[in-house]
Amino acid sequence: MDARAIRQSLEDSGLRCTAQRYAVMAFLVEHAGHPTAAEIFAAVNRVDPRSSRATTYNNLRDLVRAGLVREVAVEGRAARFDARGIRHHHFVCDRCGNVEDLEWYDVPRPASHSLGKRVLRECELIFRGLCSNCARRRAPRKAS
Amino acid sequence: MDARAIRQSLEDSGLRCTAQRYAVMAFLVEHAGHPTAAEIFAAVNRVDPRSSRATTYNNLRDLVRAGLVREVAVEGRAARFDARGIRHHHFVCDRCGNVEDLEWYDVPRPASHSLGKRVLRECELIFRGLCSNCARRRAPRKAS
DNA sequence: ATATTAGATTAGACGTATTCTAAACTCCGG
DNA sequence: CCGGAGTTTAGAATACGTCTAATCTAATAT
Ligand SMILES: [Mn+2]
Ligand SMILES: [Mn+2]
Ligand SMILES: [Zn+2]
Ligand SMILES: [Zn+2]
Repeated sequence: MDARAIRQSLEDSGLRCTAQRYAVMAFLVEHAGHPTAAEIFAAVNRVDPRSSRATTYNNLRDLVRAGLVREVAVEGRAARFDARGIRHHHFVCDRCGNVEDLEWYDVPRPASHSLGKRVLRECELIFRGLCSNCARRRAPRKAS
Repeated sequence: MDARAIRQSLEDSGLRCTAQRYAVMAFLVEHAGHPTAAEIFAAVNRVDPRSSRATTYNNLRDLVRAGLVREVAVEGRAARFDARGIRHHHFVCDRCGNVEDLEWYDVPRPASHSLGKRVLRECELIFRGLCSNCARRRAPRKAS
C-alpha cells in the first residue's frame, strides 16, 4: 500500500488526509507489529510534524470507525493496532503479550438459532499460548 | 456448582479457600453476566466480610491463573470475568459493550506450519455486532 | 478575495481501571 | 509457642485513555 493508496482510502472513508492522520495510517501499514497508541505517537513524532497524544488517539478512533484499522484489546495491557490489510487471525502470547499475525482461514458462523436477534458483524478468532520466543525460554532443555 | 465443589476446585488448584476468595468465585459461578472487577468487589462486600479492592483484583488474578476464571478484555472498557463452566463462545456488543455467552461449537485449529514453534493453548472465538437490545434500538422501524 | 463553517489539532487537566507497597493478619506445621 | 508462607488491607501510585477549550485549517459560500 503506497502513499497514493493510503490517501485514497482515507478520502474514500470521508476522512480528511491530514499530515497527522496520514502519518498514523502510514506507520501502521509499514509496521505489522501491532504497536500501541503510545508507540505510534512516539514513532510519528520522531519524524515530523509534531502530533499530540490526543490527536493520535483521535485518529486511531476515526480509523477504527472507518474500518481501516483494527484495535486488539489485550487483557491488562494497552490496546494494540494494525492496518486491516489482508485478512488474518491473531496469536496472543500468554507470557510477553505480543500479538502476531496468523494465516487466515474461514471460521464457521454460529447457528442462527443461537444468535437470536443479535446482528453479527464479524467473527474474530484469537489463539493463545506461547510465542516462539517464550516457548524457547520456557521449555526445559532436553539434555544439558 | 455448589459450595462444596467451589471449595474443592480452589484447593485442587493449590489456592487456600479464604472467605474473600471463595466469595469472588461463588459470585462468578452464580452470575453469568460477565461482571467487572468493580462490580464483583461491590457485590461481595454487600454481604460479608468486607474485602478490599486489592484483594478482589489479587483473587481474580489467581483464579484466572488457575484456569478457573476467564478474563474478557473489551476495548476501552473495564475487563470482564466469568467462571469457566461449560465451554462457550462470546458475543461482544459494539454499542453497549455487553458480553454474552453463545453456544459452543468446535473451532478448526490452524495448520501446524502456520503455527511454527508457537505453543497453542486455546482458540478463542469472539463474535461482534449488536446485541438484541441494541439491534432493536438501532434498526429503523419497518412500518410505523 | 473575504466570510463562514465544519473538521482537526493542541497541551494539559482529568478520570477510571488496575497495580504496587508495606504493614498486619491467618493458618499451619514443628 | 514460633516461624514462614500465603493472604489481606488502605491508600498511594501508575497506566491508559478521554475531555476541554482554545486555536488552527481547509472547504465552501458570498
Ligand atoms: Mn494483525
Ligand atoms: Mn461467558
Ligand atoms: Zn511471548
Ligand atoms: Zn448492546
